[in-house]
Amino acid sequence: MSATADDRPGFELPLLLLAGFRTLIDELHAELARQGHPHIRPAHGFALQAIGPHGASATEVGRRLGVSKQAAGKTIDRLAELGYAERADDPADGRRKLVRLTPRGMDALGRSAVIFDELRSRWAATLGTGRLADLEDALRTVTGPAGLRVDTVSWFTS
Amino acid sequence: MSATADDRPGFELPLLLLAGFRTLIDELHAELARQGHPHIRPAHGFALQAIGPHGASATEVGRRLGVSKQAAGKTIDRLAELGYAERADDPADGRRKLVRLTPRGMDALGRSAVIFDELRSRWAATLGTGRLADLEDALRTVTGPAGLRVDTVSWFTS
DNA sequence: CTATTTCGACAACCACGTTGCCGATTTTAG
DNA sequence: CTAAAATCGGCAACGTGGTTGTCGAAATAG
Repeated sequence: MSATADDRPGFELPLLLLAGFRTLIDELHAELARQGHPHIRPAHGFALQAIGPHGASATEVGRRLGVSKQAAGKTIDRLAELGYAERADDPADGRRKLVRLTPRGMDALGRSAVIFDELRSRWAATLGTGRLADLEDALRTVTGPAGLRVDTVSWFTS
Repeated sequence: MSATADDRPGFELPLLLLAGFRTLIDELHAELARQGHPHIRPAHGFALQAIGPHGASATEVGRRLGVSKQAAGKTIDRLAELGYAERADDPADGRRKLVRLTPRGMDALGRSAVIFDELRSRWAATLGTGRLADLEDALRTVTGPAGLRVDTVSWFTS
């Protein structure tokens, strides 16, 4: 018996991880839609996170998301159209435009955090608290410090 | 202490799942590149899987990937350009064009399966065989039968 | 004061998704 | 057998989000 004496095919692992991610994100957005945010989409959530409660410059948002400043600018345009973000002149730097969340954007961000906690609790109830914690620990182990980065949104189409 | 007495914030869970997926897919494509397939990209791998060893019609590929037949047609165009797939007239149905993998496409598909097995073995060595199996079982539990679907590629930008 | 760097925007382009439409062909109904 | 309906694949137009290159304006280094 080798260390790999296991009949599970390797290709299932990525599919299960992706399905888990998708399940959470789908449920998040279904709940957000119920709570008054029907137009927000997964990529927008990551952008809201990148802007953060304190605001950021477009370049900074791009850096956090791992995309060019131009791409960040387009996403910010989109969020502004939807009423989640707004641009303001930076009084301290005439080149910068400070991107800030609107109250609606703050609301979406806060609700997302609450919903994610609820979803995790539901998983914990299904799997058992220790099992879920072990799943998280295991993923942290194999992904290393990259496990919590947010710049993973658009890498797929790289 | 409630059933959710756990200080881990819920938002980390999706990030860890995505990071795990990304880690595997990145390593797969790095290895594929080393083995003579430098131009293949994640979305192409899913499409190769959807075509399968026996070939399929463009409409069928679209159905398997959960996209329109036009989108499937474009992806097939791309795979044909790269030398991984080809179209042939279906002798039994004049409307259909049978999409088949070229030998190069078959090679990529076979190597992907081998590499995924190797990557899973590496995770098993790091985490322990039972722990990895439990991780997979846990994900199967929370995702249900959707856990192994392939139509999850482009849902993100939905 | 001048040179360099940085920021944000514009333009052009690519990848990949969508709908709507179409001709060709097969299938089904009468 | 023929006429109507359904299916297949491709074309066109468009949306979204990514890229690079360029540019003027503003901050910073010398």
